[in-house]
Amino acid sequence: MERYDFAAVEKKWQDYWEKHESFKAVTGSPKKKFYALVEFPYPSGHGMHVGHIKAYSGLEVVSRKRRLEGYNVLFPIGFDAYGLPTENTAIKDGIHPRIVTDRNIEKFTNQLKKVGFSFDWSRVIDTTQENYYKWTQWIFLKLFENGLVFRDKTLVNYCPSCKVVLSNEDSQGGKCDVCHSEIIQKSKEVWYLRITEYADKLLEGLDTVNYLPNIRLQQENWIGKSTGAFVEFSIKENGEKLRIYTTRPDTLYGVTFMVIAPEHPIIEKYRDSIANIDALDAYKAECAKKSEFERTQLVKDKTGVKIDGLTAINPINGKEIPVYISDYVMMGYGTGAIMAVPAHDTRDYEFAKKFGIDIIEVIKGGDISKEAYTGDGEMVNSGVLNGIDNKKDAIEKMLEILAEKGCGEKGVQYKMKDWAFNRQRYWGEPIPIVHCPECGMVPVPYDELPLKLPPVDNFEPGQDGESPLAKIDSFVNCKCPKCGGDAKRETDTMPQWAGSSWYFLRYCDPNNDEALASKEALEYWMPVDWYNGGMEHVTRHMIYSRFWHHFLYDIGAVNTPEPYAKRTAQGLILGPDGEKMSKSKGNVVDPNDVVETYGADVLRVYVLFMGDYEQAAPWSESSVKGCKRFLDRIWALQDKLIDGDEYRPEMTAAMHKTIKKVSEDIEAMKFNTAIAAMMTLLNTIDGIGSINKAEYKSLLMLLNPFAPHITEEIYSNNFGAILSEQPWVTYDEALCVESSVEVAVQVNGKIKAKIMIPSDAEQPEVLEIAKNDPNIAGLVNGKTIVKEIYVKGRLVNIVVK
RNA sequence: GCGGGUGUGGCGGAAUUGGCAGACGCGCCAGACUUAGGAUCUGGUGUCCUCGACGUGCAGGUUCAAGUCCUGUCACCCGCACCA
Repeated sequence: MERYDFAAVEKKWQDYWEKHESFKAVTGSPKKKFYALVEFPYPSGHGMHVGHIKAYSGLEVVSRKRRLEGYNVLFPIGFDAYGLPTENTAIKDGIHPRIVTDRNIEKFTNQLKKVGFSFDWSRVIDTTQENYYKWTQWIFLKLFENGLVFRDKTLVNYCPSCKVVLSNEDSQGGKCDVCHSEIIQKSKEVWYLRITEYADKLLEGLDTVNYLPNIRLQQENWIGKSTGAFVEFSIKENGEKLRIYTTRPDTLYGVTFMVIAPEHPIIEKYRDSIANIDALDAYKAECAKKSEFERTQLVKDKTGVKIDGLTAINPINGKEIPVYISDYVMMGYGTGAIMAVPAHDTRDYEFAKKFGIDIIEVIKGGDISKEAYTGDGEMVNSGVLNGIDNKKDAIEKMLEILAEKGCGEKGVQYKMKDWAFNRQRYWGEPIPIVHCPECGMVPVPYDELPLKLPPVDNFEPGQDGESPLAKIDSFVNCKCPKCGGDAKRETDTMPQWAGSSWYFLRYCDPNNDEALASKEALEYWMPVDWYNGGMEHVTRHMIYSRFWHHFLYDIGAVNTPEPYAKRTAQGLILGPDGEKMSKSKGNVVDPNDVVETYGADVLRVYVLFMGDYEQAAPWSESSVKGCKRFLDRIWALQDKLIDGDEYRPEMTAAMHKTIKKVSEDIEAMKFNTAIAAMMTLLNTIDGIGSINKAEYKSLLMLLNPFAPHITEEIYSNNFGAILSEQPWVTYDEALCVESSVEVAVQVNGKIKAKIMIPSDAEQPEVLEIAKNDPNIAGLVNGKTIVKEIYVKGRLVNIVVK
């Protein structure tokens, strides 16, 4: 047999698939549908990363297997092409982002095709195309219409380097998601989507889907629902009500002070009656200088200032208590004010110690002279609550009392905040809103969509965080759609997550001009059966897109509340040095190089064989060669091919076992062990020295989803048919067992011998054989046998005294 | 600090969920074929060693039997982070 010419063969089959549209999904087919989704790439100028290959290879294998099993598979790909890196390249090189994007998409397309992914290329989408973002804008208008869009001037996350406002999700860790600069807080009026309105639905929806447990948990934590109570404290000096949120209303008798955020409006309202207003202003100014990051990260000591002129009254016992400002209370969570219970809250305890405030124990069980006690226990010093010995009952009782007094009620809070939904940049979807001096914010009429991004020469953002679009008079100046008067267009664009929040719907019907997708297509394909992607998207894209989908469900635009029935995540590929791949470390592996040196099949097999799919693993060039060797040996089997349309007796169990193992492992995403099983089978075959037709056909079928080119080539060369048109191989559970098996024989738990027994032998027979073994007889004879254990097909243990 | 995860040969990783630890691959060693090998093939390869002892981060425990279960502890990774 000649050496395997992977370059020629891979090209040949890629052309074949393209010509025959082998992977085209047919909407409405009577076959059972399977919708496999991978996260579409952002087409950066660097081209594909081996991480993309791993991310797509998982469901690629599943999709190919499903097609062989007779499913109608939708496995689409597209490009999430709006975003800052492209715009930054455009600015730097003086090329229009449209051209940069098209160039990058072409590059990605070529690379993806060279790897032989079985995407349905007839459904490719590009979020920056007018016929796509028309519908992104349409969804925005629907959100607007339904009161889920608002503008607000508050402190926002701002990246001074990118000159944009970022959402909470894009500012995780206090760093800009795009350029990793330190985020600062800035007061600015921006657009928000009321995602918090959907917090409960997003939380409850998790019960109806099958996400990996850690994915689910991260979403739950991000949404961060807490239940507690709102309580109103009166201010002695002016009768004002100071509203707080607490999860521990049961500890109300233990309140010895209150803390409000430095920005709390009550200070402004009563600044004239506060004696030490200068000190408060100074403290506030100091806090404003710190970034959110410093304010939370670098906590060494509690700081704060007592407000001289505001005294609160505890509604439960009428006690007068001091009010402080401190930066450990945030304006952005709850009401920006807390009741402090130093005996039972660690932060309040630290603060009280530092400022010499009373600490009153209301729950027994700890030693409050040493530290705050946050556990459960019997209530003390708490009036009518005394004697109640658990938190739940105490909270309930307290809520009753508060309700009677009319100064408190049950409440719910979320960590998740509303979605800051705009960027002061050019390369994004224009927000289809007109500002009219008469009518206020007026949506662009649906029949005027898409609101096109105007051509410009200068994409630089303005100095004070103004969008480049603001400089284009012909875009900005318009007529109000409502009253016809002079008006101005909104000039901010949508954030990069907009387009990806609904792209999986568009794949169902990518060219529809009447709707984001036809009802029939959505009915047929949705929900996505299996979605795989990166962990980094769990608290961004996955939250956003679920929110949009729930909303679209509520307005009847889609047929299920949840978009994704199942979600998994792949682990990173690290550099050969075990570090995260990055250009600055110079440890980046280019998939192109691997394809050119070893072939696409080798790359595909390697990224799945390198380790547990869900775990990070370092790249190893020599292990890549091992995969090359494996495929070359599969090729070389053609020299050992003999006749035979059924598995030979000595191969039967091995074949059935391998088919079972590979079939099951693919479903469980245990691709590494699936490949190992095929390697083991290959070793068995090489040991025998020959393979018959039936065996070869099955082995090629098992390997086909992983290495489609080489398997197709061997199959068509030897069997004159197209492998991917054959049905997936099946196995018979009963034939998976060998006729005889080796079991270990232990005496007192130590292995002393190994014996061959018929695999269906029962315990007495096996023990008989074991005791007659020369190595065992000597150890057992003349001793008292205390216990005899036989684990079927595994081992025998004889306990003697 | 809270939440989650991981810890197994020289390396990546397996282990039917309590049943022969180290599958499979890499690397390494030896041999074969070669002018040559960073190609291919064959054999070997956890550690210490003479027999048989020790081995899954560490220390205990349960069990006929523990990588797997329990208690404690250490290290590293990821996520959130003064969330009231």
